[in-house]
Amino acid sequence: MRRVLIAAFQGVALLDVAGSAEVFAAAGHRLGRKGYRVQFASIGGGACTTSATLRFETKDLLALRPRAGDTVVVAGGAEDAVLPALGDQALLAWIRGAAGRVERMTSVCSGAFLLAAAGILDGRRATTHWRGCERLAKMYPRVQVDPNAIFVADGDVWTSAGVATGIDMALGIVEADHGAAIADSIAAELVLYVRRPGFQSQFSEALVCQADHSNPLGRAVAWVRQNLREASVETLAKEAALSVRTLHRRCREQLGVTPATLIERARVEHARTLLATSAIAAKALAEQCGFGNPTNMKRAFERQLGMAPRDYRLLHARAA
DNA sequence: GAAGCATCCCGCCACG
DNA sequence: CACGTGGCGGGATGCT
Repeated sequence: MRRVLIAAFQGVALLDVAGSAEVFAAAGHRLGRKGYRVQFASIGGGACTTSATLRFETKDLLALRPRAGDTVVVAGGAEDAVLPALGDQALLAWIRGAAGRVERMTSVCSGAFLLAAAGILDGRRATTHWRGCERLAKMYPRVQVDPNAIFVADGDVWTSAGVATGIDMALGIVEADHGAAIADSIAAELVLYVRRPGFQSQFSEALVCQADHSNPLGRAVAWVRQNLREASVETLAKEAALSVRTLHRRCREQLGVTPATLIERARVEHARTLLATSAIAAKALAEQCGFGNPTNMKRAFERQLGMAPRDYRLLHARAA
């Protein structure tokens, strides 16, 4: 039986801990002896109070010897909770020591900062909450931050984006250990809407955040969403009052995508909403989302979601 | 599916 | 000299 050690601290985000724990626990029930045993731990042990005020018991992390078959999940939380944890040398030392021994090290949300501080993300691809990606990249330049992924697996180190994506990552781990069929059945057991692959983007969240009107790029993003038909790299540059070259740079820095991708994602984003909530025909829908024609829309969907608009609608349309 | 055309991307470099 | 900017070129990608 594999062991899952969930490392927490005071003020940890409840869902960071609960989401992955629930998946591994469900897999444990399903698989029996070959499954997982979940243990919660923190420095010093005892009661841990979460962001949502729920308290839970933890073992003393320092008393737990990391072993070959273990998966360590380092949870995250809001800044005021993570900062003290970042300064906790005992915690960082434990993480560092565990990294060489266990089967895999993982983080949820801002837990990635703890992995990075312990040095185990150096030279690896990783992700964290969209709000923290830029900061993670600045604080730890040796980490290759992917601001778009929901979760990233680089060798035996897995990192996941936001709170709820810990669930997606845990399902990905179960899949790696036991196959897709088991992972799918657990997703069904937990009544998850869809099981999302790691490469699916946290882009819409980033878009919403960047629509901050004090930021020139934010205004441009807002403009794209209002003018899907006219949007192109050139018109966007004009709108943002930037040269094409600089627009390109700003987009990469602040959103992690190129301008053309930004526009395409905004189009797919809007199309998804329409597909799921309306019966508008493909031709008209493609037109009003700025794809021009259904063929281009299909191509964009295949690129971003790995499925055709038609399939997306079948999967997501609700009987109103 | 192929071919020609348009757009985009990004290293490079001159400029302020 | 360091730094941000933006034009250029041509290879890559996407569209018709």
